[in-house]
Amino acid sequence: MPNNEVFKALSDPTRREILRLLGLSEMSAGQLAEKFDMTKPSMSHHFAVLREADLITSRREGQQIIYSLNTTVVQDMVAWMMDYFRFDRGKKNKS
Amino acid sequence: MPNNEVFKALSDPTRREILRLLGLSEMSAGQLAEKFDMTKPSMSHHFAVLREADLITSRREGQQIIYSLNTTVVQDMVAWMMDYFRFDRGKKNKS
DNA sequence: TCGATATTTTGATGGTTGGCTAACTATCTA
DNA sequence: TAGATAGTTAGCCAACCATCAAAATATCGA
Repeated sequence: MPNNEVFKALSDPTRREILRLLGLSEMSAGQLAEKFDMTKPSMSHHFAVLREADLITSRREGQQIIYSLNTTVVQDMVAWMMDYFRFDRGKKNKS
Repeated sequence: MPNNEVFKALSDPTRREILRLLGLSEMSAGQLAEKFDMTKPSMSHHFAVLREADLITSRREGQQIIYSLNTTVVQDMVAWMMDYFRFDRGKKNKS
């Protein structure tokens, strides 16, 4: 079950957009920051929230930090939601 | 596209549990409130947030207010999320 | 109409969040 | 080693959020 931090992380539109962009391709912190009308420290804060929720991963590449979407966690979250709210997408015993 | 209120509504564990319970069966405000260690006014506030996000609907039945899950909205939200985060729905099995 | 029951609204309070600037850390290049 | 570049951390503040108690609203039954 996804922890509360995942939902908290998703509750901000900036962070959802970051995730969407990372779904297209991984990107450096700077490249991401360019796409938003927000200071780099503010963006960095959002990255931290997403990292804390394990929704993204990061690695250093020289001077840059490259962020990637943790597709497994997002996918599990969506799948879990479907169960939680009892969507019979195939039917599958929950009990 | 789900508006921000839907995600905000989902970001609280109490509200997610309310939605889950309403996925099992509709319930009165009082019945729902009994299931949580929280005052009725607090619960009422959560109902309002969920109603505002259109995640639940309500109707009066005598002295009681009956709440129901708006399955369409929740379902749309999950479907939209899968698109947004680029999940290939071709592969259905997660476990 | 009165009193009980069910629920919401109001108003206060303490905690959380999202944004900023300034300062700091890490890496590269010369 | 110094200077430039890429990001993060620290400190602050206004706005928002979850909760409660008290008061208000709505309905029912006598």
